[in-house]
Amino acid sequence: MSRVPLRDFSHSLPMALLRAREAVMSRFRPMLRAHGVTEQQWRVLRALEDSGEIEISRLAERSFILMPSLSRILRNLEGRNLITRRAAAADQRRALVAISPKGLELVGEVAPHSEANYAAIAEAAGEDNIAQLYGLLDQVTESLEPPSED
Amino acid sequence: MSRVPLRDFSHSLPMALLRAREAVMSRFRPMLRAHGVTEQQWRVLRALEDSGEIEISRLAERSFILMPSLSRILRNLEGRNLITRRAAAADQRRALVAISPKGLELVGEVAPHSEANYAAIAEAAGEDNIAQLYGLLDQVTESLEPPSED
DNA sequence: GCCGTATAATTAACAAGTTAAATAATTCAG
DNA sequence: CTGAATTATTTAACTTGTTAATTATACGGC
Repeated sequence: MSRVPLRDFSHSLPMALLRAREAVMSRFRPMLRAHGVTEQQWRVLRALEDSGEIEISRLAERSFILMPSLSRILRNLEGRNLITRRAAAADQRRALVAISPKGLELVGEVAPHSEANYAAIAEAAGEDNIAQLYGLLDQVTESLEPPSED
Repeated sequence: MSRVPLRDFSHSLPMALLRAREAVMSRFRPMLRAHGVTEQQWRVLRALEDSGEIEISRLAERSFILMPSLSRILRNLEGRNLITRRAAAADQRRALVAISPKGLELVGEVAPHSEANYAAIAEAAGEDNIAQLYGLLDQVTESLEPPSED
């Protein structure tokens, strides 16, 4: 009588999300790799281009990368002169990072390919399916996130 | 003239999928951790319970873990006697793994918590939203996966 | 000004993701 | 039957994810 020992393995939500993400990212990674950046490094550069100079903590929120990972990524990007960093004048604990001219150049090279990929994905999956998926993802994500403190 | 330099950073599909997955998994990880298994180790044990003795390659497909990662995970699980492994009689290259009694015991302990979490998630997000999300994810994933060879 | 506490960022330690290379067993052409 | 090509798995090397601990600076009360 309605045993359901464990949710059928192939139908767990985390797995479905993982598979979908992988289906999308597998179309991006080779291209990013060809330009010498990882998925996460690309996320950071894009976020920096978007935000301008920004505190590392805020960058972590925006790029959805945890601080320890971000710390390593920034070390790497700084070493390649793709970003710059300085301490905030008012508070020496805070670090401000920004994308460098060289970083902007890289983004400029990669962006067209990225856009082309997005377009191909949108066509393959259907614009409205994608739009609907965004909406549903946002809704579910929001309903699961702990009630924000403020 | 319709600049659209790059898709608004906060609205990329990979990010939305990542955020949603994180929203779900953050409700599981502490519980799994308390029982001494990682998310991926749990996936493997669940898959093994589901499949019975199985070839490693097939397990990789089912659990959606790449072979190099799976190789390490199985070494760990075997070291803890949560699984058993043997070479296939017909083909010595192939390895067969199965969940052990101790592994089954662990699954038995964790499963109720896992189910409770799923129930809580389904309630928080809405059963039909979840169902709709599944459908959409499957659809989009399928449409993006490279046309299967056969 | 000094001390305890809070905050920003990094480091540490281990597990896993990703790509390429290496190992080992099997298959198949000749 | 032998050796080249194939297949299954592991190892290597590097990057990132995850949790906890550490470092360095700032703040608040006294």
